[in-house]
This record gives sequence, C-alpha cells and structure tokens, in this order.
Amino acid sequence: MILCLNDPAGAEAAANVAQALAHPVRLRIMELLRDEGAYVMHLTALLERGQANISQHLAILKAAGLVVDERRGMTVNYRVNDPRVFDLLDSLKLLAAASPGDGADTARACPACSGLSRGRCPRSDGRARRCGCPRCSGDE
Amino acid sequence: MILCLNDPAGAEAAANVAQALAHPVRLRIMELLRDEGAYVMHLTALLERGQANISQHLAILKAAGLVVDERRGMTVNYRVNDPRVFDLLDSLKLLAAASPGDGADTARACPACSGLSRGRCPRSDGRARRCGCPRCSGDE
DNA sequence: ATAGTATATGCAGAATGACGAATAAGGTAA
DNA sequence: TTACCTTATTCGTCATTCTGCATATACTAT
Repeated sequence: MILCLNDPAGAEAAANVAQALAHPVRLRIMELLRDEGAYVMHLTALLERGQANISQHLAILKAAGLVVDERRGMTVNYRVNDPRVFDLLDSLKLLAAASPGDGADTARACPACSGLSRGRCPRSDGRARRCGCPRCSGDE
Repeated sequence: MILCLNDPAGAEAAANVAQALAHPVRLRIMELLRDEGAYVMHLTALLERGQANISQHLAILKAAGLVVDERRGMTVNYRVNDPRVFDLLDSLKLLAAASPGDGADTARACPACSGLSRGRCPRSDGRARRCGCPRCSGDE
C-alpha cells in the first residue's frame, strides 16, 4: 500500500496520526518517552494529571500506533513504537516556534531537545524527571 | 523564547500546529501547495468540496501560521509560510504508512512525494492537477 | 480467600470542531 | 451606478473530543 496525501484514504490515515498528536498532554507524553519507557503512574505524577486521563491519552496514542505497551507484573510499561516519530516532533517544534502567538520571530526550538532525536531537554533532567511515583521515590 | 515539549506552554503551541494538520482536507491542501501557490476556487475544484468549507480550512491553516494569503486582484493566492512544514508532512506519511488500519507492514509512503520536500506525487500530475476551476479551464 | 496496588473502561456533561446554507465583503468590468 | 465573480464570515446543527468520577479488571502479596 502506498500512502500519499493526494489520495483521500492516505490523507485520512495521516490525519489520524496528526490527530493523535494534537493534544499537549499527548505531546508531553511522547517527549517523556523519548529516552526510555515509562509506566502510567510515572507519567501521571510528572504531568500532574489524573490516572484515568493519562490512561486514556495513552490509549489514543496506542490506537494510532505511536506507542506500544508491555505488561511487567503489576505495571504496564509504555514505549514508542517507531523512533521516527521524534523526527515529526522535532519538525513540529520548529514550526510551532516560528508560529504566531508565541514570541513570533524571536522564538526558537529548544536547542537541547529539538535537533536530534536522542537529544535531551535540560528542563527534563534531574528534578523534572524525578517524580513522586512509587518507582521514583522508592529504591530505583 | 524557547519551545520545548516538556514545557506546558511549548506543548500547547506545538499541539496547535498538529491540530491544524489533523484533518484530511487540510493535509491535502498542504500537499497541493507543495509545489506552488493556489487560490481558493482551484482547491475547491480539486478537492471537490464547497467553497465555504475550503475557505474555513484555509483560515485554520492561516491562523496556525502554516499558510499565508495574498490578494491578487479578484482572487486570493495561498502558499505555505515555511517550507519546513513538508518535512513534517513527510514524517507524518512515513508514520501513517506504518500505522495499523492500513496495509500494516506492507504499507510504505508514496515514493514520489515522501522523500524530498520538492518531490511530486504521480497521482497529482496532469489529470489530477487539472481542474474545472476558471483559471485551469481558461487560457492558463 | 482478602486486601492492596496499578491500569483500563463506562458514563455524563461541557467544550470544541465540522459542515452546509445563506449572506457579507472585496474586487472587476461594463 | 449595476452586474458579476471570488472569497470570507455568520449561523444552526450535528458529531466528536476532553474531562473527572466511579467502577471494573489485572496482578501481587498475605
């Protein structure tokens, strides 16, 4: 099957992926999954959202094929399905930084997490990555 | 201003761009604008949609900063604001082609319009690009 | 078995998005 | 001016999405 945006079916498939990413919480989830997998309580604590909310957003990302889940005992670990999604996120950041509404011309994408897929944003290091979830506050 | 997806404000800005692209008609509009600008009646004829509908979708793309418009006498010409949006579209196609719901593993992005931003999909050549709009059926 | 933790799902209300019909607005040409 | 063409906007309706609450499910431990 060939996916082309000039084809209505192809455009629909691509729109489904875009729709899955068209929510700030889901974008932040993807960004948190950039380096490593995470389980639901971890994301719940980091994003300061209800458990049901995070679970629902993860279900949407999963339905779009952007993440996969794997049960590990009591918890469920989520990770990205295709690392190429980070190319998409990086393009998104570059465009959004140039969009109106923000700093307009002065805006730029975060230099630490926009250029390369394996980059890590300084805001997410240390403190921000530490959360009150059982695994983080525990022995790990 | 630094745009980072770990920042709630940055995620919101990026989500706005994703939301603008999260509709098959708007994706097809962007694809049609890949090579050259177009005016509303042209897009209306190519996409087989009502004039109001196309105009509304263009307004959404414009509000997101993805396209700019320029009045040329009686018509209004639309073109992309930042060609980097095609990198985003190409990533989107690659991911959507690998998504479930389509041909799954057998799916691939259209080789003619996915790789490079300047590529042109064969489906859009000739016949598809010719429409019944006044400019196409006229002398041009 | 019971209790406890982690995750998913169903429901209802509010908010947002999409669409077409009608109409308004901008521009050209006589 | 009037007539016409192109595009934008308003409005009503319908569909979808988002959210929290409550509950169900899955697993572990005692």
